[in-house]
Amino acid sequence: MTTSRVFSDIISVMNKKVTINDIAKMANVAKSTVSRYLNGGSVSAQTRLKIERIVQEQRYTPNTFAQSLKQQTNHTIGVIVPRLDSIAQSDMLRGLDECNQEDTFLIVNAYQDPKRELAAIEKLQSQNVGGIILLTANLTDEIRAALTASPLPIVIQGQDEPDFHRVIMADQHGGETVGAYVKTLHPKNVLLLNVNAEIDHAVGHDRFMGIKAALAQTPYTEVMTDFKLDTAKHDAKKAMAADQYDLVIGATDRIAVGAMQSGYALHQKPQYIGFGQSFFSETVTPNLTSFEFSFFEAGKQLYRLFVKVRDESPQTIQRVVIDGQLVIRDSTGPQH
Amino acid sequence: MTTSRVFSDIISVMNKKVTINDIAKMANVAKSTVSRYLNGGSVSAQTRLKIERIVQEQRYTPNTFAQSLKQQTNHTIGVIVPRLDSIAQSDMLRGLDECNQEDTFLIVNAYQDPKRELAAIEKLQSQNVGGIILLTANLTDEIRAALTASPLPIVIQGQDEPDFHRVIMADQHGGETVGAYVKTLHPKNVLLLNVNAEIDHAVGHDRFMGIKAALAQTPYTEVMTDFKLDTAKHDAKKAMAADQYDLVIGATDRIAVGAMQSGYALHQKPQYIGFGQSFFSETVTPNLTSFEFSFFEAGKQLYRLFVKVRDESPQTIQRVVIDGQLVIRDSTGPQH
DNA sequence: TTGTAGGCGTTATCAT
DNA sequence: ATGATAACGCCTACAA
Repeated sequence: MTTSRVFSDIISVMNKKVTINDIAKMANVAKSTVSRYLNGGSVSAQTRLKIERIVQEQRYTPNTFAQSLKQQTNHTIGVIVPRLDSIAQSDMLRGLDECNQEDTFLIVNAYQDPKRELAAIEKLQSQNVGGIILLTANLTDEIRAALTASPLPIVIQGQDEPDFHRVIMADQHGGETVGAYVKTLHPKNVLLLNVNAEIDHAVGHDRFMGIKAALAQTPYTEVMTDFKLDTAKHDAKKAMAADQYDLVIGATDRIAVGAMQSGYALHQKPQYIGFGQSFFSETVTPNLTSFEFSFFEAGKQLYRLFVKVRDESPQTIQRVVIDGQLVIRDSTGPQH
Repeated sequence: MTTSRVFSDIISVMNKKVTINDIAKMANVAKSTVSRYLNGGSVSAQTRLKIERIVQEQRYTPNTFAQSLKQQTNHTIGVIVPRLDSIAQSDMLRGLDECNQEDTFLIVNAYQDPKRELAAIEKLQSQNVGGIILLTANLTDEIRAALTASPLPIVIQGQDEPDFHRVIMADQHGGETVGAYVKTLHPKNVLLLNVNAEIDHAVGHDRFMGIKAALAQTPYTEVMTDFKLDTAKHDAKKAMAADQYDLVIGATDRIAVGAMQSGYALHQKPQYIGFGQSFFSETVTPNLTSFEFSFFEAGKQLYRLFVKVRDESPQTIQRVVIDGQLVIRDSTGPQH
């Protein structure tokens, strides 16, 4: 009777997932012993071997739900990204992956929509993630409040928000570097294609500070556009039709490429400079000069910072800055 | 004593997560009553109101781990993608999102590496996801075996694998359409930049069948390259330096763009055709003629198919084909 | 309609 | 070193 009961248990296991209890029965030990074995507790060499064999045979893996339930925390990190169709973002995710030891990422696309971003934060919390990494171009007050209210470890990227642990790109330094380079080009009339600082302060404001300072002695026009290729193309065309420019600086590579398209259509050949790190720069003709940030590195730092925040709960706000470098290509080359 | 115990419980809750038990105490009912309320069981209007108020006040959300543990299944779907820096993939993910009612996606990047793909499958299983959606360019025998062995609902996309529920793109039809169009261009000498069918059968084989058939009367050269821009550029340059072509067909937009770069460098101006749906086509100059698949639609169908497989366990293998359309742009335009 | 009790798989405490 | 037992939060017979 007892034997057949155990036997049927073992049989019935075949199609379900084998549990710590099954292992215990098969090894004729208590489940707590198995648990200790699994977690590096003290077990005699003899039983260790016995259990080890069975665990391997049965391909046992612990039930993560039970673990999380018990431990009151888990190793799933919610990652909210503003968009997925962007090299910058996917490089950053690759960086997260790269450093990751044991966490799994729950990636949520916010589609550049603050409402969705907020919804994502709430949904992630209701799903009991162990923490949140938020990549963002813009923090609304609602989102700030939600982040502040959350008991979870949270790290953000993209904006230099003083209240949150964060990793940011050296936008200001990038602008200064580009500014210095621009001076060596001696442009006569410059078109700046920027985005509103309300939408993305790091880009719209920080990135352009140094550029504008460098253009103190040079005539320039600033036109506000947005991150979309079509919009940039349209806005650039309007501006370039109205006046003649010999240098166009886009807030992002994408915007610069939009301008290139317009320049091509208008048979104009100004020089172009972009920002970011995309294959854009090398797929367009001429290849685009660009200030490139290492988003991959940013991702790595982001993960490290998150782990630090989660495991050490630092009392002071952490801030990590990722630098970049100017890569000069044909679009500011001699033939222009 | 009892009062203060309850009181301290309520206080202590402030920083933790409120549970069904807390709600029950506050409402002076049993936790099973609260559970019934939450799951639409029978509760008197009176207690329903009482509980409702408290649940809302406390912003109670159930602990998903406890739920999953109890229910032995959960609403997390593992999605394995070959890469993230691709419009095709992110459009597909957007399609998944679009249809999604209540599932959450655990997105795993396999970085186009079969080993990682296999590892991802195993890891997802050990994390007890409720199913797997596999976007893939290539199924190894090991992966086939892992999929077959899995008890989970699984749907794949990308390859026309007869043993698995799948959503595929109409690569063959796309090739035929392009073939028919190519005939109208009356090219003298065509360069086909393809990828090895071993790496991606749907692309390397299916996609080019129709094209080659259409070129029966036309001289053409087939060069094998890979999906990377740099490789394509390199291989195209070699081929285009060795012979003169008036039409170049790339297995993907990216490959076609690589060829464009080489053509530009060599001062050649053939016509170009690509495959896929990317902003490539509209960022390069000239804009690229391309056979475009709706990956967004594919994502939607993929989710629907998955849900069907999960909820209805169909006995016959399901197969969904997503069509595309030829979009003619400047790269095959009159000025060439 | 409501409450009691048991169990999902795991870990931790406490005896033995 | 080992095993019995309770607990994590939830759901669900079953009883009242």
